[in-house]
Amino acid sequence: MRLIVARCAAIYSGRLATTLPMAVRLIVLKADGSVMIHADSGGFRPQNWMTAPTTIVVEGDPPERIEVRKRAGSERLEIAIEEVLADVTHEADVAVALEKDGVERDLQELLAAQPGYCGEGFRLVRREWPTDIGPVDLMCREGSDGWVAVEIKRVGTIEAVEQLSRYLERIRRDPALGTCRGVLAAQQIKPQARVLAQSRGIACVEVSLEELRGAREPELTLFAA
Amino acid sequence: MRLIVARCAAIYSGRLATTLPMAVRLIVLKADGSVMIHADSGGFRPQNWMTAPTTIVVEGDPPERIEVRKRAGSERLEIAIEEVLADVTHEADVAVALEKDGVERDLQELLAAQPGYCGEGFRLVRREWPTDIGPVDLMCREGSDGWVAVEIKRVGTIEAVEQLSRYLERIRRDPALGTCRGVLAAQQIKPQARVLAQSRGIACVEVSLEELRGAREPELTLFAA
DNA sequence: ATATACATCTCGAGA
DNA sequence: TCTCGAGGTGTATAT
Repeated sequence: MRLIVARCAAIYSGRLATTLPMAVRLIVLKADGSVMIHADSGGFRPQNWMTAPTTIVVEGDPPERIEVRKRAGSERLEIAIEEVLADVTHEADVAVALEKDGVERDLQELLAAQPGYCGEGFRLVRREWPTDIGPVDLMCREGSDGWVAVEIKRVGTIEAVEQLSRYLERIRRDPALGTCRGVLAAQQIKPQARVLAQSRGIACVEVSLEELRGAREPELTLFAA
Repeated sequence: MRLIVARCAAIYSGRLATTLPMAVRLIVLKADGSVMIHADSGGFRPQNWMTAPTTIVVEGDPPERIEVRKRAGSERLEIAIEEVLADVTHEADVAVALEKDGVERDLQELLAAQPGYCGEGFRLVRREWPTDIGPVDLMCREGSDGWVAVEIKRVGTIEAVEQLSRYLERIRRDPALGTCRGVLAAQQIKPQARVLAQSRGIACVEVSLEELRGAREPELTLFAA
């Protein structure tokens, strides 16, 4: 990992074209070939960057010009350096992975194990039920004959309702599933998503990760009444 | 801008929960309060981060523990440092802005000036035509009476078709616009988007930024025939 | 504060 | 290779 603090300017051309005027910034050259140019603000987003795989040419010592090209494609990032304030290289670890807990996948596993939280009497038929435009998160049955497709999100937005609607359209083309219902299950459901869902006949269920983990039985919530 | 290269571990809790095992990484503390933890690969995206506004507490010298909290909300990032390999602070510029050319906005301006590229005989009525769920990029008329809503994208995806469909649903509620057509104009249109568009009666037009800039008249393309 | 859409979105899984 | 969906998406804009 090479860290260069320098007065620099940059030009990117590829998916679009950008110019970055001369100023003091941090240039990071990572071991895998990725390059970032960071200002002293603006959160985690670099002002310019290129992800691996790249070909990097550094001209001058101290560096005066850095040219970065994408291996495949025609993207190009050219950095002109006027003054180098620091230039250090450190060995850092390449990939000690981040572990995540509470992503959509976790929610899906918990709801697959306890489908009753999606709706009373729901029984899981399968996770990742295939359709010709992609898999529905859960396919359940309710009562004696009813089918229910469940779309699971961390945050339920209007887009989630659109996505489930697309799936339902495909699912219902099968006469056996013609009356399949839809349920959107999420930790949080946006008001407008709720409105759109209602207008499409899609039910909304807010689920709690803590409750799914802590409780075995939805009936526990009865004590809160 | 403070750059710390250190053997560190991190815990994030907020929208979800993550744990980052001990390893050598780059920690960046920006002037605006944003914090990033970068490994030596995986360009662009930090393994952990927090965007401004934050409250940062650095304990120890050399630093042994950094706690970052989001000002509003309950997000928390805790960094435990085992060994500091470097710790430097540099003054860098906060905001010398990046200039972009070729974003959707540019495409919209070019097509507004030359609506004929969206469809033969199109005449612009207005850009950012308002609906109750947001503005349509272009509203045009064709022929003697026809209305056409144009959605512009750099890359036309299935989501763009959904977006235009939502707009059309609202627009057509006005009896005067009941027969309004839809056109998706993009530099590149994905095959699945094309299929969905066709099934919804939405026309697709691929446009070239270079052509829009170079030519004044769509008729120039006739010479290519 | 919420909703809406853009982004060089990035990144990963699956076909 | 392409496509699609998730993301701690972030960011700007309008309501």
